[in-house]
Amino acid sequence: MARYPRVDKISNGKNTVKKGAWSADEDRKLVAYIMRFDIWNWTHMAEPAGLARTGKSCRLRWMNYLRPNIKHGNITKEEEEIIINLHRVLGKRWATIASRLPGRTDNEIKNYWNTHLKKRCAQEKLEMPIACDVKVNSNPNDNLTHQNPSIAILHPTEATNLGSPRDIPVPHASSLCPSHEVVRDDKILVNRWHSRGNMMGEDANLWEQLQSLKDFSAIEDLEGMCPNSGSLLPSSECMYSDGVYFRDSQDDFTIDLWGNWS
DNA sequence: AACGCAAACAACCGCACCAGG
DNA sequence: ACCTGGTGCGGTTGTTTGCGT
Repeated sequence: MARYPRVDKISNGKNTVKKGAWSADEDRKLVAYIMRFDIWNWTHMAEPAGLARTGKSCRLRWMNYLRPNIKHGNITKEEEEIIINLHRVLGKRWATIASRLPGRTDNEIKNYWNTHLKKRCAQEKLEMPIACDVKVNSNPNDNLTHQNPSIAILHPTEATNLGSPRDIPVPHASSLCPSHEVVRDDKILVNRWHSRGNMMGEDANLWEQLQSLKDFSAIEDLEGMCPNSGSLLPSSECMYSDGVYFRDSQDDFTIDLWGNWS
């Protein structure tokens, strides 16, 4: 869908900086410059490249549209599933999700999520019970940034609207998105994995998808999500080898893939 | 045919991180 | 330890397109 070539020009004090849609001529100039001189400094490249653009604008255009091997449109069913699965684990870390999908950009995945998947998952989520909560602790004393939240685990018995772990409803596995979602915003919700004994049919499908998450190296990403008081946990303490390991400021918790807490 | 609305998506903006001085 | 510039990321905006009325 072509964007109307709005041509806003603002002055940065010295030069006029163009904003809005990129023309084919500008694209050619940027590509030609990078092919010849490579990317050496986005801020200072624009002018010698003959572009009245900010470095950020040039970078964005290159990263999202001009660099080689970019795929546009036609997100496949497989890619869609990967996006949903990774979003469940990683939240809105679009760049990390994009890194698992060759040829796709963070911007494209973000747009696709917002226009196609968000509503669908929200709808499915409404239909599914949530088993337990895992919160991202925003303790100001932790000196954490939003990218390095500490993780506080609520034991199933403490989770909202829940009784004993035995009372936790086994989520229906027909849709993984709502029933096993991990949302990284202000809080993370992790549903209890199905017990191994129940793993049949759709549950088995769930298990396969969990395995696929492992295949996509969710391990490294989870490591990055599990700092403790500002410092990252050693990788061995935040692995995804046979479960999800978290630590909060008081205690360590493990949720293994069979749903056991320890 | 004209209009209004929602979807789609390219691009901008603000903020955080990081490295170097 | 602090400052500064460059870069990357996620949120948001603005415009076109498509569809229904």
